[in-house]
Amino acid sequence: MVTLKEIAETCGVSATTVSNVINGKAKTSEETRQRILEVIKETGYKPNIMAKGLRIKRTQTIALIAEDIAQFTSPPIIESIMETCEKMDYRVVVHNLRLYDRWSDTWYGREDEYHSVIDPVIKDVLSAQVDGIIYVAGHARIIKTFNKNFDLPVVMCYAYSEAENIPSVVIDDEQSAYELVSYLTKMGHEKIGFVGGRIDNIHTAQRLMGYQKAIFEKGLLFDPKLVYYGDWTRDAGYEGAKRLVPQGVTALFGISDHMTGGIYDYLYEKGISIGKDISVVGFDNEGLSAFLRPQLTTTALPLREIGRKSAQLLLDKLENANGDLQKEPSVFKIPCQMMLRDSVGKR
Amino acid sequence: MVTLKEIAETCGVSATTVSNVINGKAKTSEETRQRILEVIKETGYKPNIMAKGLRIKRTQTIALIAEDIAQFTSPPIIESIMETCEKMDYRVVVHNLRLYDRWSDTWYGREDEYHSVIDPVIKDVLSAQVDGIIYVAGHARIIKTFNKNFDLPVVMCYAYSEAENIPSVVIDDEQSAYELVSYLTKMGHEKIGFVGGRIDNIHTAQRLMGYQKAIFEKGLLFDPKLVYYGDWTRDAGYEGAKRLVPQGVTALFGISDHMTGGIYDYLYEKGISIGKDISVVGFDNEGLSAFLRPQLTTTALPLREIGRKSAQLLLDKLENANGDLQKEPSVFKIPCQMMLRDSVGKR
DNA sequence: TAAAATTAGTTAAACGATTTACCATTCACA
DNA sequence: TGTGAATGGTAAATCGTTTAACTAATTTTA
Repeated sequence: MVTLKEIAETCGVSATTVSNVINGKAKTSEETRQRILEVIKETGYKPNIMAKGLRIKRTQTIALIAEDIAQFTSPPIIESIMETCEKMDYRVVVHNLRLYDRWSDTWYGREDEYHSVIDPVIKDVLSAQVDGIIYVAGHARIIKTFNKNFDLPVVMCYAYSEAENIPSVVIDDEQSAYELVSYLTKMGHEKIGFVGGRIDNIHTAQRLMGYQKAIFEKGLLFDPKLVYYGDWTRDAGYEGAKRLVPQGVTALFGISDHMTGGIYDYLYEKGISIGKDISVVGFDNEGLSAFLRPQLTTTALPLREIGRKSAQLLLDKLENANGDLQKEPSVFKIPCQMMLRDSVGKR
Repeated sequence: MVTLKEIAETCGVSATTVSNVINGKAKTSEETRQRILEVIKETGYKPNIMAKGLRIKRTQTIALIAEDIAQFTSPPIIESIMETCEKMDYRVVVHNLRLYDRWSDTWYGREDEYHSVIDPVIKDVLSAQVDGIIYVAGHARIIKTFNKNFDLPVVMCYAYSEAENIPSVVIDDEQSAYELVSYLTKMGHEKIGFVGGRIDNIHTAQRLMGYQKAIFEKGLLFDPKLVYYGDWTRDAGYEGAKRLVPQGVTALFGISDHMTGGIYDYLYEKGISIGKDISVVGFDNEGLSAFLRPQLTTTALPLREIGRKSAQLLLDKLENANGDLQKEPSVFKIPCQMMLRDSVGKR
């Protein structure tokens, strides 16, 4: 491994000058600058991150704490965070909480037990000497843990933070649901069922807001009887369809593709033609939803964008430690992308 | 952050002594040892990994290169690797290749393009100054990339290596298939269909060996017509059942739960009772297979064990650099765990 | 009892970067 | 022509550990 000193020697300059060229700190004549740059390229020199870290008291490492890396939302988020960080020469160490069971939408343990899981992890992360933390949640909700007394920069990804100094990056649930339901009303649907998650779930609440906004905008009345609250499972989707279809809806909005699979199950069972007799839209554009026939009109979660934005926020904070970033909004809502396919027909 | 020097000062000894106590290098009187240990505990002192790394020329970091972290096999493997490494105070940086599409069992690009993806990643990994590499494949097969000219310790996880100096940790396909099929023959089945992946796939080949071994051991004849080669998809499972069931098999061995889902689809369609008319076994114990009814008898991939073993091999190599580990076998086969459920009946 | 060996430490030099303080030149301007 | 500023550098200290080389005191051995 070639060192800074060696670069300096072959260039006939001091180590300081080489360091200055690399970091653009002080003025250097263009001639020596080019010479040094060339030798660096030739030798493939990379600064020793340990030496650099020791001196500047930063590790160039960020911790990524994920509630469950196995969840379908996590890999794209994690990937894009890693890509963004690597581009800026930061490394990412991942910690997996394994807190969440995606098959049943349940948390291992209660809220107080949640802290007994996460606190040691945070202690570990801190003692591991990282420059910042990105917390990747399994679902949007409010996370309270990080307003404790420590001063590392934190970014919440796919979740809201209670603390004002912690920015969060989330999807724009309301706007996305609004677009989806507006599309249905534009296609002539006036009685649209809403198959949601639990009533206290933030996604459910915000998507319902978007649903209502689209309904009102069309001059229709909001009928609470057309809203079903389930638990994100496929069975709940089935149950939702079973409740709402007999009420004469002409379209159903399943707020996750997974639940919408259950809606499909019910409609198949009853011999109701999807996209013809009843229109269906989903949410997530989950990989599995590719298996549904007719192909599901849904909206794609901007997972990679969420990851990238989160990483950028954190890196910005770390690089320019100047305080004028405080004025930025602390919640960033990233829009989803509607995917028009075959499950919606004209009324 | 408290430093070693400060610990030394409050204990009235030199920094060397404290360092020796921490690393157990030289003899220290029990009295001072205890005093130092106590102060360390009180202050919550942790060595600065940058300073340590700079001095001992190791980063206490290993790189984990995964072909696809979104694949169902990856998260448990990655988790257990991280847990094992963190216990030994190593950090793990993950690199995702996104090379493999799990829905279609296809690789992005051809073999030569594979190298164009992985070579820059390896260059990156190396320049990032890690102590070792664990390569986590998406499927067992022979990986040729790592016998190039670099001297970092490497462990292959869930894949075989061509190079002798690179140990690999894989599942024991043959033994596991043997156990599964032996169970079927013990239940009285004599005409057992084999629904496999592609003929050149290592998993398929080895599981077929286990199948044959169980058949021979029972004194039965191996009938090549009872073997179907597909491509790991659910559709291929369906197709396999469609081909083999008319030949009068009384049991089917689907070599992945995903494919076995297709077998279920066919049997449902034909009104054949699973576990009564025809017995079925799968392979993987994939999460999704929990949805199958009747519940599928299958064998669980020892993913966490694979991960742990891989990490341990690498850490052993890093910690005791003495050469007598060379004599160990270079391929470690981890047994699977059979899960007896309801899809197999007596003949 | 003198020499050798053991015990329990110490001092100072690394490791490879960054940064502070300093030093020649050269240039501009009055 | 002398002064001040700008230009293009350098030397040495520093970050927090580990480690090689050394030492003083005590114990063992012949």
